Amino acid sequence: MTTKTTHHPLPPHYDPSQYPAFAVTVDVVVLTMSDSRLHVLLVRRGVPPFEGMWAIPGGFKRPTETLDGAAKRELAEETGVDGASLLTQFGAYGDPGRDPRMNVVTVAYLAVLRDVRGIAAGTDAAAAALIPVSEALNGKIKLAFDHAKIVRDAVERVGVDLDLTGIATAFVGPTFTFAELRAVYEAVWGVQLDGANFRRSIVAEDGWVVPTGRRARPGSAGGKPAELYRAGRMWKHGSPIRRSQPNGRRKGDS
Amino acid sequence: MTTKTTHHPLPPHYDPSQYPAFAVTVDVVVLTMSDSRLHVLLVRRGVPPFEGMWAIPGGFKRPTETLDGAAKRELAEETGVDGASLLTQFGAYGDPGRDPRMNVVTVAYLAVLRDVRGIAAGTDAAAAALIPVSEALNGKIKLAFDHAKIVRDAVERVGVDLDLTGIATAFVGPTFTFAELRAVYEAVWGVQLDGANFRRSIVAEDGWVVPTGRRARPGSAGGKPAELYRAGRMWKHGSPIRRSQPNGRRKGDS
DNA sequence: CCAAAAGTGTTATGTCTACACCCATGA
DNA sequence: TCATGGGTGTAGACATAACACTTTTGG
Repeated sequence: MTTKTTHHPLPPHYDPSQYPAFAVTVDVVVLTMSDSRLHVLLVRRGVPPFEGMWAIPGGFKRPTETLDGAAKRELAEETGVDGASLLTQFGAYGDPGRDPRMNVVTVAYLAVLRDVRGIAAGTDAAAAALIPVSEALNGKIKLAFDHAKIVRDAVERVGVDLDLTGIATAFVGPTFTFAELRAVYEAVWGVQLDGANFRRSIVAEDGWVVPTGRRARPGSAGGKPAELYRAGRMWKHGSPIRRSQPNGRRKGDS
Repeated sequence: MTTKTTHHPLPPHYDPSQYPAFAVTVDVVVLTMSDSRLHVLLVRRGVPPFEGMWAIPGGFKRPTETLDGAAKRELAEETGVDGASLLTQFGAYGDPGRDPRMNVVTVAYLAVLRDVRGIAAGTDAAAAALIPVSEALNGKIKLAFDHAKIVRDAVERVGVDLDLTGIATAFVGPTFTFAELRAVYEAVWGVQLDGANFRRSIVAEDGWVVPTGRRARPGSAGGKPAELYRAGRMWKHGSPIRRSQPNGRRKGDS
């Protein structure tokens, strides 16, 4: 290192124009459950660079708004959903060359929605689609910029938050069965969970889910109708669910 | 919402200059244990705005470097320490007006070092100091910009990471006693931990600490000499320490 | 010898896992 | 009535919290 740093306390004769200018964007990874699989909302690019490839929705931060505000605005504009309470900032990305045209630093947000099919179609049907996360991450569907990494990080974050926060209920709509809730954990963690123990671990979390008294209609295959619950007050940090999985067994193992 | 969003796929006739320009900085919250208390490295500002107030070290990101690289460079320049593996990005801050002079978005990093007194003095003795985190957060020492919030978020993040990662060993130097390690948890979490149970919970984490065979010299008050350990391979996600605290008792309670 | 700090043993209590078994439904 | 999924019971394995007790030092 040769140059002495300029501390944040800036030098007296400061001129903004002599410091490097960046564009700042917010990108929102919208995750949802569809068909018992985790999906991400993507838009198809119509212009270079990365023309024809899929990308996560996002846009420029305005100087007059906060980062959270920009993410909330973008989410509302893209999906019509006011999901402010579900927006979580999880990373910033600024590698040189990540946008070939200019210096862009993007701040990435995670939004969890319950099945969003209709909403996505509403904005720009041809350009927006729900893609299974597995296809976006295994390279089957190529993402523009560094968006594959951003999606990967978002999914990892959800996995942690399932354990630490009440984010799971954001996937499942106003009322839900334990089977639906369990499907979220199983899809994100890639494990099978024992239904009996899962139920108990959730019920034990005081005030997290509240029984409605109603029951869901069984599927065409029959079965006992499941009790319907709604989300209680979400917990904050410090009251984690304890994960309960059969010993190291993963979904798909024999 | 009236304006239709500009998707990240930019419009065809794109001109960078028509999008808002920001300065991008990285700020590094350097935490360390000193005198059994958690301390943060701060620098005193010599120029307006916030002249005379304390701030966390940081500087401008260069267009040719990554965010992680910028943080690593700043840390090296400020403290002389190459602590790349200990740098964790934990948040981005971009509220309008957070810097009164211009639009600045900062990406905040956490660095954990073992006692850094000499190092901090080495760079710019008069301007750098280790301040107890409690004083920086209770308003006794006022921080410039939104740095109080940034420090608060950093400390919260450390608390989570203590549980989830091997970050604790970063506080304590190449060899350490269980008492030293326990002091880290107690300081960050603000609790008292039972020494016997703490020892067992750490030893149970396979391969985390490795006995050196040597023993530390007792303090002037005597006592059995403590065994010295060194850090094993740090664990990754998924092998958390279970917290072990006496029932809800907090440090300072009678 | 006494106080202090480290480290080990022990026990009651709590939690987790696996799985048996009962319940309510569609076909 | 059978197959299917929902929900409860329970026993053994395991983890945790509290604290008594032993070890090894300084003074």
